[in-house]
Amino acid sequence: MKPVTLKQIAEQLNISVTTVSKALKDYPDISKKTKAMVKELAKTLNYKPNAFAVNLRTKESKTVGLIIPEIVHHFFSNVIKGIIAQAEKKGYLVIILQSNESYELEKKQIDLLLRQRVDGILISLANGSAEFHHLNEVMAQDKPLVMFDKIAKIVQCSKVIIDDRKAGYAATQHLIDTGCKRIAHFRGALLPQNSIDRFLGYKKALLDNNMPYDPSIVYICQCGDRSFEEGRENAKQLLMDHDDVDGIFINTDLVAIGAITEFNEQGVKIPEDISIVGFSNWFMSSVISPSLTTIDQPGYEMGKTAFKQLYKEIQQKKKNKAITHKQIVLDTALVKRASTK
Amino acid sequence: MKPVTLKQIAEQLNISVTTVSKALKDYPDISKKTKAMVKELAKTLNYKPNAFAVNLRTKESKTVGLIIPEIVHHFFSNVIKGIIAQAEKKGYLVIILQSNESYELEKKQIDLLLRQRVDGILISLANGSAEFHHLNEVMAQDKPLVMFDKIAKIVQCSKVIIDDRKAGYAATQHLIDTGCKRIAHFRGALLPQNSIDRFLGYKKALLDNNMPYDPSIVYICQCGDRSFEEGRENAKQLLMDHDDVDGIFINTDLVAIGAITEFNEQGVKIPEDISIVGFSNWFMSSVISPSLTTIDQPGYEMGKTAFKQLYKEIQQKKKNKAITHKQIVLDTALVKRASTK
DNA sequence: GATATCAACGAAAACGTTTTCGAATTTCAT
DNA sequence: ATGAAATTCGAAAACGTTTTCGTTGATATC
Repeated sequence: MKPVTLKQIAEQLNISVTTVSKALKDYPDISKKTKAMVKELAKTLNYKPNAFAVNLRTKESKTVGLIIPEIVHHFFSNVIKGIIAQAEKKGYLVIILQSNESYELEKKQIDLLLRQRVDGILISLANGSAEFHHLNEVMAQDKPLVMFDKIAKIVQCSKVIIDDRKAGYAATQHLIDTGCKRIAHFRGALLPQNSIDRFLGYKKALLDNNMPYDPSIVYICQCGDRSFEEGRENAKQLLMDHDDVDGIFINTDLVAIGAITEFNEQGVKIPEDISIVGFSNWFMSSVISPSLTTIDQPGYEMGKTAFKQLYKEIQQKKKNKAITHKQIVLDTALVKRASTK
Repeated sequence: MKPVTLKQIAEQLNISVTTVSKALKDYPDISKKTKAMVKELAKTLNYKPNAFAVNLRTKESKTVGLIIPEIVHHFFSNVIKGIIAQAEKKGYLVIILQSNESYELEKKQIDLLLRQRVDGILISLANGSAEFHHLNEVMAQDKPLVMFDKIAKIVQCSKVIIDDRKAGYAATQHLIDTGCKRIAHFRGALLPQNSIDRFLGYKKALLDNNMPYDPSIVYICQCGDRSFEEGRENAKQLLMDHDDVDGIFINTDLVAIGAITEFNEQGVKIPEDISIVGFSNWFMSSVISPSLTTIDQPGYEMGKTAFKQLYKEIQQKKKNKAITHKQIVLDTALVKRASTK
């Protein structure tokens, strides 16, 4: 019933706990005979080292924490998948927490993970996070921390991101290239860096093409649970207030799909009357009608890369080397579909 | 730099480690004065109990394991969300592993979790799992185990499921009620209980309505990565082989969406020429054109319930009570949309 | 035959808690 | 003053590993 311990194995074989432990770990100062004996009994008794004791002794748990704003989300679930896959390769387990876009929760969860003494932390910030003391606490305990996607520039740690500004520029430029003359933007919430950068990319593309920037056709979405509804509402509002708009760059696919739904219902033709570019390349975007032109954001890759960097830092720390921070920028790609000409 | 310990607090206050520990946990045999003193210093030193030591001592980690076939999946990610939310309420953390529908991986992961000595395990089986020795090992160590969604009837543990047979019946009956005369079925893989049950529900509905059961219009999908493509391929095949079919009950929404896409492209009118009912109610199904009639499967609820049951069993075990297994069946609902008349 | 080398093993400390049990001190009634 | 009872604290064991540093014989070297 009770899990078998080194002690039990030692007693059965009339040797010491030390020898058993060393034998199982192939220490060179144990004879082949003893090793074979120990390993055989360990197998028949189905011995599994007590992780609690190992953790206490070695001060590491081979476990990392992951905090993410939302799990039911095409992009983030791909990130999770990438992280877990890479972690498994390195023998690490992943504890996942969902911040629900709440700064308060995020703070609590960081504390939880520190108490749990995970070997490192991966985080994509909640939209509401404007203060970063909780993250600095992680750094203060010199526990490796890697931020991805939604980052805070000010925090001194490694980051894995895309070039949102460039991508926003490309999306807008595509609308311009396909003949749009008046381009609106449905941007994300005010705080997160990536929605800021996408907006800046949009603005820059306009200016570079000698098109006026008009803040009255920039709409804000919180991009939380209500993304789809926000898309519909903004589309409706846009039709009422600015029916001369012939193109929209939208901060995220789900909002774009809400907008498309609204336009479809109101008989607004896409892309003839209005062109739309989304962001993220959710699977859904390829099957909706019309299919959505969007920016492909490599979620799986991002997760994989983020864990790799975290792992590297964990190793550095184990060797008492200084941790070197890195900022990694992944490529995005414009995926042209039917919602633009 | 190094995390502060009870010992350090004790030394600073010139009291014993015992007293510090008791003070922090509000033991009745410590004076108010001492408690206040200890708690204050603990706070200023930012003391966090070493989870490794606590785990070793208490033999529990307040952590559970979750094995799931696929993370990038609308239904499963909702389940995960439900589990994590409920776990957090009870102060538990969740380690997530993805089996990738592979029996071999699933086995390894169970072993990993047992080595980690999680307090309990939640699992939805891989399609390939036909043998359950790995699960019985969990039971043998009398570690609480709860299966959900894709279960094995033969394993003696608690289960949280929907009545797939009833739901399959309802889906088929709806097609019949809306005038379909020849109804095909795109079923799931052969092994998992839920695809069997959905198929049996389909069959029973036909028989109850005096309609012939024709195995040649039952197509099989593996429902893995290629679900969407499988839907398209099966739809294409169906058009070639059985153009008299006027309704299909499809094992899962993603396959159904593949089929819809194919029908749309070939100019087959839905629901006029052919009606379609899916399964799961992915968000996508409400925005595709035509929107998909489907069975709503309560993922979040299922996750929540599964964790609740696991938690109950963990408590029972802590009190050395016998663990009582339970089978919980959640309700589904037919969501009528535009893909049926 | 004395010394050095080597192979094989074990004793013991340490990791940081929790909890039992007893000791010391104080309070209170008599 | 005496004893009983309550209050407050601490010593020590335990959880199961890992690892350092010895110790013991055996073998090799001169």
